[in-house]
Amino acid sequence: MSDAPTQDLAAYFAQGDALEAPDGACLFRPGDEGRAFLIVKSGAVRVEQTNSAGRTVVLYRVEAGDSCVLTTTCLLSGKPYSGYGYAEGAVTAVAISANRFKSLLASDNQFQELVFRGFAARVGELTDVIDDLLEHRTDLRLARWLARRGKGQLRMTRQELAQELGTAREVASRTLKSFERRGWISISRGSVDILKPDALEAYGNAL
Amino acid sequence: MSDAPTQDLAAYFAQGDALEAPDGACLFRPGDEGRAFLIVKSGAVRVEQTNSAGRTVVLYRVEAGDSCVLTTTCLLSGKPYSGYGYAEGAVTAVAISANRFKSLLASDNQFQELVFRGFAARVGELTDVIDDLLEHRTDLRLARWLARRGKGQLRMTRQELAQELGTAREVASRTLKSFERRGWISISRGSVDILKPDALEAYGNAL
DNA sequence: AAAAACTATGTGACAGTGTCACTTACATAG
DNA sequence: CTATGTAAGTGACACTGTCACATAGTTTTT
Repeated sequence: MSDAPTQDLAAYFAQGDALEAPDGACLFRPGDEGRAFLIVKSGAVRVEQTNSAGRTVVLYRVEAGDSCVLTTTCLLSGKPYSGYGYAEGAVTAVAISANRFKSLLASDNQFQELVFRGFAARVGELTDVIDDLLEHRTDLRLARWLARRGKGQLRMTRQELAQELGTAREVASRTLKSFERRGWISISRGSVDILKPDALEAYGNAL
Repeated sequence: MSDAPTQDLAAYFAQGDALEAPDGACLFRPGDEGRAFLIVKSGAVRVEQTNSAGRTVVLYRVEAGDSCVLTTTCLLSGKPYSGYGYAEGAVTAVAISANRFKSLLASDNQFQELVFRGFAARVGELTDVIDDLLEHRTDLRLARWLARRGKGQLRMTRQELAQELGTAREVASRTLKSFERRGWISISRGSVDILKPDALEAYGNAL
């Protein structure tokens, strides 16, 4: 994925309009039309899906150099977005209009490759989310999620953590508490300190 | 989707090798390498995902004229398949080798469009599955699923029905029973007869 | 045709999730 | 220092997913 030389991207940055968004800004929401193809230059975009009942799950993050499948899907199918996109950190991106997108896609093989690679990577992440949602043991899912972050402090609320996994705040709360009792993490208002990622990893993958 | 003239496809049928599979055959399984791009000519391919615990959900079906994202993703990323593909009905398909796929993609805009359209459609289906899995009320999900089929008899076991939704056989069993008590369906070994799709629809979308 | 061997279903118990309706703690703007 | 809003904890409870079997249709074998 990251073997895409960032220099190559520079050529496309010139093809579109610069776009900036502050931390936390909403870049798109369900119902919006996909108007432009987005390539992220800095910061990240957190893409979430919320179902009719209001339950939310994080699908993936679009980091610098990546593009967003949902956006591409919307451009290609003409359907509106089905999820939300929020800026994480100050985001700078390049927006390439639908028309230019289509002509680049038809003429530039390298651009095509860029788009496809992004597509393939995201589809993989979507199937990972499905895999994870099929597992109903939230404690195992949370343990694995925390283990993946590795040792260190996470500044996020229980609510945000719950949304990463597509579960409820109360459940995240209870589960974190049980992990703290075991000494694997230390929690306080608005933050979780991961102390023993290995223990969490082992717990998350236990039979 | 179906506005893709099937005549256009005929041109690509000549580019690859014919492939046939009987009803129920397994076309690919997790770990297999994506060796060729597949376009389905007749029959359908049911694509499923099974997580480590063995719980399975149907991701989507690839019908005549469609291609499979998982396959495309594998070809493009070089990673093995993450799901299963089974023939539903006698399947005939055309397999286009990875090399020819890449050269067609680079040279033929219409082929590109075909691939992209397939991609966009499947991604939409994947996000639908995620949407559905976020809803934990299995009775509502099952009601909606049945309502979508419309009136008529379905020849499938509880186990198969459960896998469509990514739930357990016992749960599907119980829930079907409760629908039968309400007179919405009639069940027997290996089949479900949908009597009142409207009632199921209403129940499935109730607050 | 009767027995054996499958395959599909039904059941009751139980742990664990998700939801509700509040309560309790922090944090910060006046 | 109080008010006001945001974050987190709680106990009760319905519902799912799982287990361990009990049953009941189907096919194969003798």
